[in-house]
Amino acid sequence: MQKVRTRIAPSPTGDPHVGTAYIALFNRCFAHQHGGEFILRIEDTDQLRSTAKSEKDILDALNWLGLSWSEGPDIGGRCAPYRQSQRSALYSSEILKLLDSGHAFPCFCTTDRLQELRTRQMENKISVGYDGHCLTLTEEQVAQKLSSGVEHVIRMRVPESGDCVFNDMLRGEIRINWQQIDMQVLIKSDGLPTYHFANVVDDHYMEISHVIRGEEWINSTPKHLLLYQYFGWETPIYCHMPLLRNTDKSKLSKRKNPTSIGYYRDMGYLPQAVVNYLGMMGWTMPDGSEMFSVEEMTTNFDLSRVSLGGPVFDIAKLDWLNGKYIRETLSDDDFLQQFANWAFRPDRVSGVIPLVKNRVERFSDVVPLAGFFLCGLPELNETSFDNKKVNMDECRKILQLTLWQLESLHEFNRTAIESSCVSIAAHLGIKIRDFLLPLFVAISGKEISTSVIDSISILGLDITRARIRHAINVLGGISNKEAKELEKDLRDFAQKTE
RNA sequence: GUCCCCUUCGUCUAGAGGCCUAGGACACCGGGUUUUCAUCCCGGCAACGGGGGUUCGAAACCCCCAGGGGACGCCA
Repeated sequence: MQKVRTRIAPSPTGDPHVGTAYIALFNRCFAHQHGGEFILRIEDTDQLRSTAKSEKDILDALNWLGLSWSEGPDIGGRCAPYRQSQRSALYSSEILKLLDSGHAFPCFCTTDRLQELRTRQMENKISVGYDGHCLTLTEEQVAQKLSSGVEHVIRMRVPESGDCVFNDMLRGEIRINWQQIDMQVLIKSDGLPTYHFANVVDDHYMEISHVIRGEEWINSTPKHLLLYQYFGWETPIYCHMPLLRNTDKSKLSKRKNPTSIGYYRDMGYLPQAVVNYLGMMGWTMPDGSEMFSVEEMTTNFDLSRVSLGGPVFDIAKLDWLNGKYIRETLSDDDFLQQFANWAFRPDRVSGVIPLVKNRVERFSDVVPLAGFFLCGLPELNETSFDNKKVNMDECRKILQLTLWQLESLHEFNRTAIESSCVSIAAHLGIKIRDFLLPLFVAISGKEISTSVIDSISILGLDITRARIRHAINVLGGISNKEAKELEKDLRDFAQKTE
């Protein structure tokens, strides 16, 4: 049997997600258990959304959890580079092979035409996909369009009938009719590959033997297998893991749950506990023990023992486990040191001190004033929000709109936060001072504290989101109907400010 | 709408035809320890989605139904 090589291939387009860590954990355990290698590849072919910061955050988060890799963009390796944006020459040469063999073809259709096509297909209740329009062009027409530089993409051909049958390590045989498979775009008009193309090319050249990924990929597996077949490459073995879920069973999302690994770090969870908890999602130790390290999990790992029901990510059980780790695995010295490292992170403290120094007369004033920087969720009840200036409905509205606005910021800093608040306040016709009242309470638990804008920028989006959401819940929550109205409001507002 | 995947206590799960009167853990409820609280200990509540088969025997195997989820982008 060939050497086992697995990978995690995150896209640096947002916060480091617990789902990424979850899949990384299982890939790593499987590879190491078989004496193989686990590698990290960055899939940054989406130029618009990929950022260097997100990449760094993802690497930091995986390292924090102890999910180290043996090859990756930060440490190199024999299949370097490990960042897709640095591999475009490879994709360009590989696509020529498919173009030459006729397995791929240029497509000149506009986004508008495709959108209209999709709408029509939905209305006619038939399966949605490209209609092959550009396959009807003659060679001359294609050559003419190409030479005159008409913007185009490259799509793959797909069999018109029959089934694609493949084997999933956990689910057995899966059969999907080719008619369900779209003529996937392989190269975008910006010349960069799509996920499907880059992923297959890289997995091949990086000698990935087992593709362990989320269930959401099952339906696109036929596209990937077809590419392997077109290239004449050996296919990896596929394993589709269940998806982590919200309490309502939908796919885990940040709207409903804290999904950023940074949140768990900032809330003071131990990385061992978080990764242990992820290991309990869909998997158990053979002896049923619930407290185990990545090493113990690796030793006892058996991918076929993964259960397929989508596990609900239940923070109550994580809390219990984390408490157990603190009580049972940390000496007093460990506790002191780790708590101090957590509480006095240099990047954070340097922001807090200037806010606090001018407002205290004794050191003993510091904790009452700024203790909220170290708290999880402040203790709140409805009366916390009582004041003469803004009523409870307005409070909820302010909090929700601010949260959405903060989530849409490209850079999470003081200036950006301030201008968000100022503009929403103006939009609502509320004086900025009154507007900030509910935010003060949501963030600090009090009406009087250090500047709320600075506090938000220091606490970061993960903790801010949790606190604002907590405050909204205390105020009775927001119904779907209200949320829709507010979203509309936000859109109108966004248009006005553009 | 089309296709795909899934289904054991509220939640995470054990379960590979008889060890199942379905086990463990979290949560919850009760009791004990503790000057309080927490920890810790003891106890309790609570599930095989429904219907058909196969079999001497089904939570487990097969079929149908229902429910849940996912995919259907020049995102990944």
